[in-house]
Amino acid sequence: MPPSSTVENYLKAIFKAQAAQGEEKRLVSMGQLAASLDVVPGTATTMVKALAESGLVNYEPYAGVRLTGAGNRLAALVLRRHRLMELFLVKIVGMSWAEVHNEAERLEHAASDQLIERIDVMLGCPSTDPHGDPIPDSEGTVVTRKYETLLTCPVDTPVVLARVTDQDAEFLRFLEGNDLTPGQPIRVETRDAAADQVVVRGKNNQRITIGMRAAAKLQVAPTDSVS
Amino acid sequence: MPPSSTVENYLKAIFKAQAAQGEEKRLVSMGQLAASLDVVPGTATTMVKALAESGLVNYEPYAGVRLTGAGNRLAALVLRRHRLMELFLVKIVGMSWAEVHNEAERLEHAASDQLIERIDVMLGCPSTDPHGDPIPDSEGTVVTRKYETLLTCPVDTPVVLARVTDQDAEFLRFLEGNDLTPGQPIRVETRDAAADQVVVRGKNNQRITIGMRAAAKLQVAPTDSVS
DNA sequence: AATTAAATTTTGATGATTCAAAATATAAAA
DNA sequence: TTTTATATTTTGAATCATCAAAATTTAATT
Repeated sequence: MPPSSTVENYLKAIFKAQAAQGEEKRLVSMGQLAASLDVVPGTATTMVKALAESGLVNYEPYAGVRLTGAGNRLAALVLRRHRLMELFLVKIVGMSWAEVHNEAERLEHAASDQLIERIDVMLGCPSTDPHGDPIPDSEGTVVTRKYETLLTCPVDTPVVLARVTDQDAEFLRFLEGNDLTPGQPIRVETRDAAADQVVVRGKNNQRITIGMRAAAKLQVAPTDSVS
Repeated sequence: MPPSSTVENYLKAIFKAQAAQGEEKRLVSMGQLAASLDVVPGTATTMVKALAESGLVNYEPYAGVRLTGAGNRLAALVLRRHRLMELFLVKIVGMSWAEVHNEAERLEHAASDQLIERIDVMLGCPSTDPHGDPIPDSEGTVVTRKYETLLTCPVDTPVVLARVTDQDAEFLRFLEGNDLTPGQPIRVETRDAAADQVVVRGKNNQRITIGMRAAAKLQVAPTDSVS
């Protein structure tokens, strides 16, 4: 039988946590996993042991979990469904950038593979979703590009906003209101760690000031790297 | 908290059974309900008692169930989601008439009300789905018109195919292949109970012969009743 | 009315997912 | 290296939806 939504969500969470902490070797802790899924730690332990039984993860008690090949593939396919669905909701259904995450969070478990492939074709087999997150292919392969953030990129150099790593609706609405959406050419004007300020020049050379925590969530690419 | 998919499915099944057996007074039996949901009778009994606790149905032991006002409303809203989703999948996503039922069967539980309302507007607030089933409004009100079937309608009189009361993919593919889809003008040429045959003249005056069981699933309206 | 047949309800159990709180292990600090 | 703090695992229990099979009720037949 197909994996339950719960299993899909665990795999997705582990996948994202692994991707976030970069280092492929490091394990995802139970605390982290439990927090991201909003369950108590004991629950995560129980589920992870079951996932290990199914061969989807490697579990090292007191250390953490890591996806196996099979688990990785499955997780990527869930992300594929999620991200294609998000783009579909924005492009075809006309929903706002800010709303689609939660909607896709549920639809990703209900949509059939046929529907997803149809949507993929309808959208022209896109490589990223509305937030700039890469869309895995139907084999479960993801090409994740490494970007600088507004915190690390060179100052006073034109770049292109490539990815936003926070799906909070309010945050996204704020960004949208300031035309800080993937694809937009921008540049960092100044950066002041003491004042917790990053000043960005956006569309129409407009000046937008954001905090460093927010700045770290905005990933950018060199201007020429985006065709 | 919102009703679970299971609860939604029970309500939907009761609603459909009530609608099918016309007589508003009659109750839906446990056997019938269990069969339509593909569970053993005992399971249906258990669930129905829970639904009664929630005030969604009236349950009379050994007799059957009937939806309460609240249950009826909820069931209609589930059908609304289902039918709008089906039409959306056909019209916007380009899926085949025959495939959409199963897809909608899952998506109906995952789609938010906002998404459904958006789809409704996008489709121009349609009153029927691809199979001719009426779409309840957002208040949970359904206007169900009574139609003749190919078994009961006058012979040699032009009518319009209005509704198909069977969602089986194979059956629908057969109908589609013969242009027997809602909206098509047709007429019954002959009817032979002994031979289990109903001969229909369809598109381009083409002659199609179907059995009486199938004929009973095709509902028709007088030619002038469809604007 | 007595018996048989058919449907319904009960009972006892199971799997999946979860929590609270107690027990234990690991890591950090003194 | 003890002690302390933090994270993880266990244990016991709850909920939801389900099944199998036994017990019961209603309906149908003789």
